[in-house]
Amino acid sequence: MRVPIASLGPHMDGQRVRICGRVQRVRHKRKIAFVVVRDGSFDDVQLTIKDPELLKLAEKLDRGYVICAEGIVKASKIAKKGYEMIPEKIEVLSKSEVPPFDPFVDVDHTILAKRLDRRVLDLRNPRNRAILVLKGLVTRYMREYLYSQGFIEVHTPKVTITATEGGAEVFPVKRFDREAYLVMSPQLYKQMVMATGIERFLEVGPCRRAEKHHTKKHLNEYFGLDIEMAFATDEDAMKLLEDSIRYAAEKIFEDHERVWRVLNEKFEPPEKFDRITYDEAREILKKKGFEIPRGEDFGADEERALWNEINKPFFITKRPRSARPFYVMRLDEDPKYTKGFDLIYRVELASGAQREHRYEKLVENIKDKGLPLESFRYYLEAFRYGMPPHAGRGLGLERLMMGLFGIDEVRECVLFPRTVDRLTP
RNA sequence: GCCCCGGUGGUGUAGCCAGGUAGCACGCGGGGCUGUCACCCCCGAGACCCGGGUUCAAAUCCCGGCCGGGGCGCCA
Repeated sequence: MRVPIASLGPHMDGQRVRICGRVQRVRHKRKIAFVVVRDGSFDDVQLTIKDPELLKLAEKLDRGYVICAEGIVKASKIAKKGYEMIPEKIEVLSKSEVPPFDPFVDVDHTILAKRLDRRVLDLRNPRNRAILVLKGLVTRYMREYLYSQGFIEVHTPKVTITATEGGAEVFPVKRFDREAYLVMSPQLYKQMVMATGIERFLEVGPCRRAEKHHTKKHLNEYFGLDIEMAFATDEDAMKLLEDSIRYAAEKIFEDHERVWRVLNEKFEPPEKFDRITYDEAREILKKKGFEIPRGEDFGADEERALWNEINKPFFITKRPRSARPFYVMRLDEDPKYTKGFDLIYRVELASGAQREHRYEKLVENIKDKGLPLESFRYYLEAFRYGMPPHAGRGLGLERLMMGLFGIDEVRECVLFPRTVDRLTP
């Protein structure tokens, strides 16, 4: 039976095993050959071949070949890892052409665009694959935490007729004979769910934005981990966000060391998040030479400056009205400010709010923003028959990866990224 | 949407400013090698994005196109 390569070790000296994986490197001499095989367990093993028959076969092996090998594990002082495998049988399951670059050697000095053109090869590099594996694990543990808090999972539609929520542009699509749009976020549907009697739910799904960004932190298609909960405030949403992220980080830290070490040896779960208000953030920035007029949002330089100053994840609360969408609740005592917040963790990776659940105020807000009431008709109707107060947040999974593991390129956090000019692979 | 920068074998680059034989490393093909581990050694093939202009001569200077990279705005 096949065993993971990561399970091998000197302690298995003398045992017979079968491994399957991909040839990472072949080194042969006339009478001895070394074949390094790697599998999905984030480890490799050296097959040492002296048998004349296998030697003949080994000469035909090349990088990329998919093989299985059966043989004896042998503790060895000469082998770098302290053990190696002496195969008795090697089967070739699939051959490989010469790849355009070697994912084990060239990836570090091949520009990202070329790596993304051959993404499957690129992902053979353990570090690059580890990002995706960890992204899956982060998603799993975030869900796990939310489930433990009584959340269920729902799925909102990804095509709609609402051209904008304000903010980003959307992609038009042809829907039979009608014009429709890919949804930029589940926001409107999330709030409508709050009128159904479902009180706490999450959704993991794609968000599409038609913005021609050229930055290290923007995608035209990203995955959002959204939640919405009834009878809750912005404070509740922030606490849940912090608790779920820290839970996921701690689980990964404890249970998946082999994977995170491949990506970032210095990975540590974050300490407790800070909280500052928008106005406090402006004060900090002022001391660092950035004058931000009240009501204006922070730019990239300001965000970086705040991160460098605080140097751990922090919420910015009480965002000004002008920089928030219509569905965010204003403070009754000072309508210039809202119950909206952002989470900064190296980059801005989540934003949320207590929402406006009062029909009249919501209508007023939409008008204030200059948006067409008509295209929100279906949304607004949900607020006319009893809507509990509610709060929620959207979180960019790719950006969470950037924050947690110190990745500075968002495209590395997606299987097949969709950016301005990239529709393939 | 605005602003910068770039395009040399399969990959990464040198050469460009100051025009004159396109160099290097890895990879690839052939050969050698009993302990390698980005193995090593010998031999070989392989490239100036496209079009126009200037010039005795263009990878190099100029113009246009195409393609790519980066920063900002906005956001997650």
